[in-house]
Amino acid sequence: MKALRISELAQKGGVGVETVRFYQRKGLLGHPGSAVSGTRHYGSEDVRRLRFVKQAQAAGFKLSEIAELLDLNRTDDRPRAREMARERIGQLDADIARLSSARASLSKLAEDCASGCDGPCPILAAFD
Amino acid sequence: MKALRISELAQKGGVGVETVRFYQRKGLLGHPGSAVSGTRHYGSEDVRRLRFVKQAQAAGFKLSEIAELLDLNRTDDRPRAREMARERIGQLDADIARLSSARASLSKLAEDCASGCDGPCPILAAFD
DNA sequence: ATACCCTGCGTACCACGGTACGGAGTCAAG
DNA sequence: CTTGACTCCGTACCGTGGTACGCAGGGTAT
Repeated sequence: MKALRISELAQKGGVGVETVRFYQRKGLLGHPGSAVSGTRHYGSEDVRRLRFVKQAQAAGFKLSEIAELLDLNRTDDRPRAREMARERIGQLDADIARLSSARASLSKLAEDCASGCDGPCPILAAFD
Repeated sequence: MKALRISELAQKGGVGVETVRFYQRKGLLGHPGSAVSGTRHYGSEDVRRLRFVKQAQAAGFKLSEIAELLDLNRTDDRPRAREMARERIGQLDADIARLSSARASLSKLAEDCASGCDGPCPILAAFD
């Protein structure tokens, strides 16, 4: 396990040095035991953890949920993992529905505004 | 134009008193001219403005953008309103695509996890 | 050895949309 | 006249995901 410095770990994870430290503060990455010298070492385990965080983040989990997922990863609690996935999917569906609705109404307003040239602007009138 | 107190205005707009004051600070609602007494009065114009904010917010605009929309409402600048609507639709499309992608991958993982009962949990393994 | 970079650490700050609190003034009812 | 509800105003704080900065020490190249 070759020793990495924080900047190398950050680079391998595609994040900044400050972000690694931020994750450490949030308990997502765990502070490595203090080495005798000021500089601490990170290994492939830390790189895996960091990539796990980025992957889970891409799936829409927030950092506090990712902390729980990391814990499940230790205990291999599949039922809980499925439950969290279901919850997250439900939230994603709700978010998508909300945005789609906003998009549809806004799209219609923009269309009306472009076609009709009389009266007040439909976009502004819709909110008024 | 019957005079309203801040709590009545807030109630008509479906927000809290603190939120009205927050919008005033953000320039979305404009402080009414100081009355002689400490208590200030609000009218139907303020109610319209507050409702405009909530409507525009539902369409996915952020407060800073709504401030601009309110300004367009004064000047009736339709081209700019259409431009903002287009920009907002583009952003909504990007957001919807991102969430849909997250939903699809997570949905597949949950399915795999429910069907296959051997090996490590696919949900957790996907991030690992 | 001296300059320069990187390290850990703590703290403050950013956007975003609010929420909460404390002090002082005002107003109407009892 | 006192009580209680309401108002104004400023300021600080919440969660979310970071970013930035300054300090003191250690590592490395010239």
